[in-house]
Amino acid sequence: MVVSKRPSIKDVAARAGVSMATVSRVLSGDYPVSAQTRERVEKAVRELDYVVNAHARALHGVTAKVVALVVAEVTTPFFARIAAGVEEMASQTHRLCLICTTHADPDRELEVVRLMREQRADAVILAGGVVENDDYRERMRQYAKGLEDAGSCLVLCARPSLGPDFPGITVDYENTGGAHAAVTHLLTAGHRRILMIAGPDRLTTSDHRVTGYRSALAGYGVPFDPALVSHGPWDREGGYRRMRAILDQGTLDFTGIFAGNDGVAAGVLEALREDGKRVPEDFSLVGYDDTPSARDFDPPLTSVLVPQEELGRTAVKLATQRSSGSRREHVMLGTHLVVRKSVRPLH
Amino acid sequence: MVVSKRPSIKDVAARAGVSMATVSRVLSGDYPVSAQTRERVEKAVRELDYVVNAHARALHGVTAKVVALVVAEVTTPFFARIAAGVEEMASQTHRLCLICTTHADPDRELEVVRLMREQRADAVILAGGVVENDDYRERMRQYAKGLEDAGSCLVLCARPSLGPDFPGITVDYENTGGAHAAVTHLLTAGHRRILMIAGPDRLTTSDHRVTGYRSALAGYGVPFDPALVSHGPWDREGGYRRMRAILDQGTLDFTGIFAGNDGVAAGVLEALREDGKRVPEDFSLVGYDDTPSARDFDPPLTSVLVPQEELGRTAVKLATQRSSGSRREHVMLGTHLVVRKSVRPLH
DNA sequence: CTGTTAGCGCGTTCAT
DNA sequence: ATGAACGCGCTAACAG
Repeated sequence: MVVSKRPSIKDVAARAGVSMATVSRVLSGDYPVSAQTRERVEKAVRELDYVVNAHARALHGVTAKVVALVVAEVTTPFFARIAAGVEEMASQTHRLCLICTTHADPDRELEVVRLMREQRADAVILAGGVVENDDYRERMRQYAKGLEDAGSCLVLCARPSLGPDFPGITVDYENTGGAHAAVTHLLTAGHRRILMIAGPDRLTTSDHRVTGYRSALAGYGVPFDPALVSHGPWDREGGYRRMRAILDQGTLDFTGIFAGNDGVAAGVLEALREDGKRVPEDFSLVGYDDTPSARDFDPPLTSVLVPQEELGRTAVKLATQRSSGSRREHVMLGTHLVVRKSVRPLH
Repeated sequence: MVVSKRPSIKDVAARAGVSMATVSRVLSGDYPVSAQTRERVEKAVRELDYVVNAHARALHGVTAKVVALVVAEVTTPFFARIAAGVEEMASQTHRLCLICTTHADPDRELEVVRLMREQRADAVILAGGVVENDDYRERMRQYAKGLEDAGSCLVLCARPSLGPDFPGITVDYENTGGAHAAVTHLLTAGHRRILMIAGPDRLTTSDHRVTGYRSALAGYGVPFDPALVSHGPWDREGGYRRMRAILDQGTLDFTGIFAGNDGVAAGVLEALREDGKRVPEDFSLVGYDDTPSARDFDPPLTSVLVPQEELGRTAVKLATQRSSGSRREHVMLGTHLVVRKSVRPLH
């Protein structure tokens, strides 16, 4: 079998009857070449269907720009929309967008970051909540330093900053503030016993939402009751299971429910419906993330809007603007409550 | 300012007091090296925080494998889930996953495919429906041929095959069949006047669903009424607007509605609700795609499940299994109706 | 086991 | 305006 090797610049040169250098000049464009030879070269390129080798080219610093997004997984809307923002800004600035998943495995994360360094990515964006222990902080510091040394840049996206001296960029959002607003909305409506179906304990994203929940309570002088907060998986299934259990137990007293995110809210709603409970007549419910589907809920779900795409866009923008002095920024994006029909005043 | 250039293999060799070749050997692993030198080299690597240059390495065929997914956009769940499948299978087979968007612009598409050739991607996956004109067919043929010549591979995903002699792979799904099943479901429930809020005219994905609609009608001996089919943008907004217009007009007679996809169904539902019409009491509704949010609809939406992630996974799998003989396959994945609560028998 | 040599495909000097 | 030669960082072939 004939393995038709792909043509190199040498083949083009031979066919056009010129030197490799000339071909290179025609291809890069920014150099005077006689119309005559240019035409000959272009013809040869066409006939051979030649494309330059990005790798060979990269050896001379003429590298195709690349930004890499690293997330635990891409299926959930939250990450999908961050990815969309990253991709959008990347292609706008003529960069390739590489997407990798770690499945929350630190080993895979390490592996992926190394891979991105090998690829000479301009920026590596780590997105999503984390358990912020010492091990994590040290790992991030290493990544950031390694990337910075290599002229690249680590971006922490949708997760907390690691301090002003952290050698990387952080793009976070008003997570606590959003939760505060959501719970205050319930409080304003007269609710005092507010259940919170939160995410996993110690996960920053979830913890900050609990913090906002508590501060809102405090703002109204409502004592915090730990029994009202449930930690667990924050997907639809997790919401359903925990709401189911609480209803079955039947001992908890509450009128408002704050779901850790919209997925949880969907599960909560399903469990409620099973028991013939109605929202907002029997219980008021608020979600978080303002997933596009929130408005299709029954009833349309009041939720906290997180600017996921903007987070992604900003991450790329900050990382790639070449003011190397500002490669240690910390940006905080706003959130706000989108009021729909799932909360009603308690009489 | 001191630009700390990243260390090369030469620096490592110097620091470890060995030759570059030796460093290369301990790095690649699969070669006998004395424990002693190995240790020295590893120490130097650590101290310098050295990582190989993937581009230089690629010049020797030792390339990090890459698959590229090219879609119009990544925000819609449909594409996000295909992307998830592609990413999953890519990382499983130790490949990088590159995601690019074209915004349905042929020029950008051409540009992106060329870029992928430059990057020496193992496979380029073009996903999503298209307007299948001669221009399109010719373009695909060119892409496929170019990619095949370069040892790579073009995959058409979630769109029709271009014939048995097409030099690429196709991974499509039973689009027409799914529509047939959906409409048959309505027919079985006694509905005869079935409105179809379809997608854009001439777009394969939408057209095939209309084809299924017609064949189901034919199967029941119900004459096709063109007035019942509306073409337009197939997002929530498009669904809302067109349903709104039809209701305002008030001249059309129907009891069942087949939405081109779940986004359209959401819009249809909203317009219906505005007028106090209820589903399924007043109208029966079926969607398409079985977006995760379909079950959160009011009522939970009966919809056609499209195995988006499986489409993505299969595309990568077929493209990367090295049986170069089978690089012209055509695979068709199944769809099926997920029955929920949005259809009821017509008395 | 290890060092030396030769290229991979390309851009970039230097000449011409 | 064009060509020859060198080197980017690395691996592979060949010696030792």
